[in-house]
Amino acid sequence: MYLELEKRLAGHLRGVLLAKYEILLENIPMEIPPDLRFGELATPIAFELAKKLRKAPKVIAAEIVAALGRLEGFASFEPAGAGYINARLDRAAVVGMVAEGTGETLAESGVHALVEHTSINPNKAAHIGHLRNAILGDTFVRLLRAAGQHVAVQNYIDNTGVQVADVVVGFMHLEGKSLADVRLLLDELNSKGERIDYYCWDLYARISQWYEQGDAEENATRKKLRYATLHELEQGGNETSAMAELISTAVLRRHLETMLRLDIEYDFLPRESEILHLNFWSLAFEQLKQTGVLYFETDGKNKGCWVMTRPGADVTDGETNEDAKVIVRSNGTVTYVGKDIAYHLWKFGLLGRDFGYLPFFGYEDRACWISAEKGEANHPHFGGAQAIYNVIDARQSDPQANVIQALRGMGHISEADHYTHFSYEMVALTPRCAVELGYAIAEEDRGRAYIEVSGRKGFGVKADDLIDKLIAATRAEVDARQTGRDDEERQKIAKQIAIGALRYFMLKFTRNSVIAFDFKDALSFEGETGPYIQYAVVRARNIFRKAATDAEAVLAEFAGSDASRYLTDESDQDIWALWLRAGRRSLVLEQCINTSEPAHLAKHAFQLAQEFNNFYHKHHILTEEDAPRKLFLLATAAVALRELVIVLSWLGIESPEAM
RNA sequence: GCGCCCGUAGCUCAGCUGGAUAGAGCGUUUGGCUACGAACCAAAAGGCCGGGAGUUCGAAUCUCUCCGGGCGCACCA
Repeated sequence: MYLELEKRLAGHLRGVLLAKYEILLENIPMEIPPDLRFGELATPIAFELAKKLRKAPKVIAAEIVAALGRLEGFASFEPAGAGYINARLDRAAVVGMVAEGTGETLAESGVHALVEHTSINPNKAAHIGHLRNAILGDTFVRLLRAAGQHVAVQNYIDNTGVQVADVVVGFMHLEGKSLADVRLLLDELNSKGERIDYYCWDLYARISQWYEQGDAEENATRKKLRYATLHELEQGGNETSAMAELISTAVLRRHLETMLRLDIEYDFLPRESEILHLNFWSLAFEQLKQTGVLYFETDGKNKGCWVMTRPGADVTDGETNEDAKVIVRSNGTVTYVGKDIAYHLWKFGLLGRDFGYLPFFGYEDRACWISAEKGEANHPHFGGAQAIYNVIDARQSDPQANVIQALRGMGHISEADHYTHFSYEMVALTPRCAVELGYAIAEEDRGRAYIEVSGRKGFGVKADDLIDKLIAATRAEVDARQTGRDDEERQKIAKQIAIGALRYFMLKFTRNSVIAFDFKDALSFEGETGPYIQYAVVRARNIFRKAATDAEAVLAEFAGSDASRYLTDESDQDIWALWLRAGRRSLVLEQCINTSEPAHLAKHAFQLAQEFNNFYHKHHILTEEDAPRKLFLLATAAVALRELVIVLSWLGIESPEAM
């Protein structure tokens, strides 16, 4: 409703301004006033015009108001304050629009977007930082789809990196295991219901320490071993790479299982091993050379390398650019950014080569595919996106900027413009939380607001541990309340609430605020939390259950009735506010997409729930004796319920039947 | 040294393209379960929006500067 009326008023204003002042404005600023006393929609446009027209904003506002006439959906316009133009909406019309959901469904946009998120190195268990990444990414996918875009979801797997080599070194040299031994270990863990990613978490921490434990000579040997292993791994076709493949695939499966607990699914898992073995780089290298983005350095510290100019760098002609980014080392090998450029050319369909594809992981109604050197003949199509979103933490903004710079330099301007580094800040632990987990923390860290997690040190909160803990906590609550339900039902409810709490927790912070993680906050189910919103849904559902009807039936019966008489009293303004809030869904969605910020939607859901709870408390529906008013109150609950359920689903949060 | 991010109530955070009296949650104090479920609602206290300057009719928001905190700036991956 809001989005629709906002556009309608902006269009109308544009016409009026053109006719009256011969001014054509592309953008008419619109805002929702801070208080209903100022109406429901306002524009400060007169302030902007004041200079141009050399008149007081107040005068302009009055003139515009006089020229506005009547507009469908609006009751009146008035100049206010120092020059605002306030609009009062036609309450009956608004109620009708919100009840029907007019203007809330966005049309198919035809845009093919690609969102990449999660991308956990397959050498250890997922931790809370990865949860933030995946939840942000998955929620954004839901938002893009709600906005009518076609979205493919990718989870990039760096299976040939040094992190994987490290656990391989751990298995081979710390534990003396062969490929067959590792296979046995996997079976054994599997039969005991234990997690390989947890096993690797510890092993990775041990091996990282091991590299630094010995004397200088020993450590040098160990580092050599590390890079020899990495080299074998990149080469492929040997026992080392087979072990890496075995481990990384097993850990990857665990990550997919962990994310599935949060309702997060992927379409395609491109792996670094295929980018390597299918020689994506050689094609990219040719293009980079041809377009002059890369040049061969003949002097200075980067002598013998192929380098590119960094974004924003100030290059003086003829001088050696010491600050250039090395893409191909003097020994001929390509850096990470180089491979990433090749990969991103593929994402936009500009590389001229494709992955092979194999089905890898089964979801309820479809499969998740993985890259392969030789894939199946029949496979879905990936890559070739018009817009891409890379959900990667803020620490990686430099390399991301390099890739964008390369695309731009190659002349792929539109692609560079539609490349979004969906950046977010890390999840760190509060010192108190670290102590609670039994970690010894350094004296200097004690006074800090937060301490960064580190996989290398094995320092952090594992995703599955947190989820388990949340479910245990919600289960205890459900057990206390739902005595009439059986075990299976209770567990289902407990899970829904736990996941709701977790997803909301990760989404309520805006992207560039560091989350200082604390169990006390994360395990809270009161106040601004997922369960608070879910509880509002349950309350609304109970009304319809008790009334032996449902929201759709109520809205069908309500359709066409004039509700404006229930919205005029001072005491009914909170109901009016609730209807208005219920009509903001698409407006908030648009805002979230424009700013790549799902937190706005989380806030919207909470405010809606808050206003509903207030309404619920103040107006007792089922005992209402005036039948038309009762129907109106039921319709109010119905739109609130409908909106809450939809918005929660966009946040990836289920709406329980009871809790 | 260069770049990016952050600094708003005791704590954790919102505050959309600059707009009307700066808002939530938690915590504290107080009141409300014989009415649709109290994982709830209501009320109170709590703020020089880090400091300063500037732009503007108007600044928490934009610019500059200083202070405090974080993260990046490899031929590592």
